[in-house]
Amino acid sequence: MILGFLAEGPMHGYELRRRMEQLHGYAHPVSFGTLYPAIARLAAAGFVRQESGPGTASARRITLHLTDAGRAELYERLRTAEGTDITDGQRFMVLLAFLSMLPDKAERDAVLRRRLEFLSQPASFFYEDGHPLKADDISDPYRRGILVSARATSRAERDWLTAMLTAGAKEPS
Amino acid sequence: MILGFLAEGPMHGYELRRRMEQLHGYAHPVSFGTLYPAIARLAAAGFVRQESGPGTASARRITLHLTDAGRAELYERLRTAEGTDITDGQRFMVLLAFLSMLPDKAERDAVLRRRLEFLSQPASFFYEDGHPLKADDISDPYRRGILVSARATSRAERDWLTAMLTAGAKEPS
DNA sequence: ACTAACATGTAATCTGTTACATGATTGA
DNA sequence: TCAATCATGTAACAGATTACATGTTAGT
Repeated sequence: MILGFLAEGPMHGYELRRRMEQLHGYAHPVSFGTLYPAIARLAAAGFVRQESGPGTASARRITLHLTDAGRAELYERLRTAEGTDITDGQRFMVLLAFLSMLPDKAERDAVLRRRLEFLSQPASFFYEDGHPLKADDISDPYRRGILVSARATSRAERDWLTAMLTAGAKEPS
Repeated sequence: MILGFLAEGPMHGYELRRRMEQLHGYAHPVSFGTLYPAIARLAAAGFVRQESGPGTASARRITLHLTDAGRAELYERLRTAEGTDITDGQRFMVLLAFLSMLPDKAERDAVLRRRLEFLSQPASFFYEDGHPLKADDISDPYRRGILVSARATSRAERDWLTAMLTAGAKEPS
């Protein structure tokens, strides 16, 4: 997320944090104790450059810039996304938010296809004797709610993914 | 999740792990390095009792039991759920999976209402100049997809929550 | 004057991830 | 006999959470 937002332009850590929380729908807070060490790690790796603004030692203002290496790293992470980056809805959503930055359409489509493939394999959340329970078999109303919501979610996303993959089939880049 | 599954009956850590991964829809792995320390913490707190099965020192078999204190703790966590437990979809789903165990219907309904309240406040994921962007205003097709999917998800869950809260209005317990 | 928002960090603690390590049981 | 699954853990490292700590700027 840090690399992605900085690819849109330089900004302060404080602004970065606001955007991160917005992208989560304010469902998850981003603390400074998480953010600043993360920025420091990216800076140490050479992906982010920290430019000191008009600041005193006590009240410093630092503008974060994405380096060329940082942009390359962003592309690489988008391209090679796998595992929980594909299967976990939250993580995939973060990926999607920056996927348009990946220049190669074939690579972007490949990411969408991996997600669609995962969503297409029939998944349940509750099992009995090894086989999945249908919504009708579940007596617990709350658990039935989980299945109902998950189905609607999966359906909506699969429809969108399918539309994306077919609609842009003939367009270049 | 550990307290919840053990409330259904005693089981091995290995079996616990399988159910945890199922509940995540296999979207997120649960490693033993996470699981066993977590069990050990719960055991140290007196919420879980570990009963040694027919095991040698090398190949031990341990059955996990929920203690009375553990059950009380489970109820308490369900009852007092707030913050990310309500706002984060993943966490709330885990809560829902065990919510029927909470004896008091009024308390169960209160949890549902907190979720409904969060989902009802208009949320976007992208902002410009401080105000939320509508789906039509977003040119990036991937980000538009995020909004479209999120809307369908929110709609489905809100419908279900509303139905749950009105349907059971007259029934006791 | 005061409050809220802007702005950046550190320290202690807790939790999660990954790799390592061992051994039993069941079915092909 | 060989592989997969069952079964339980530890150690090193990375990352997240919470509380602490400081100071500025803009609006009421």
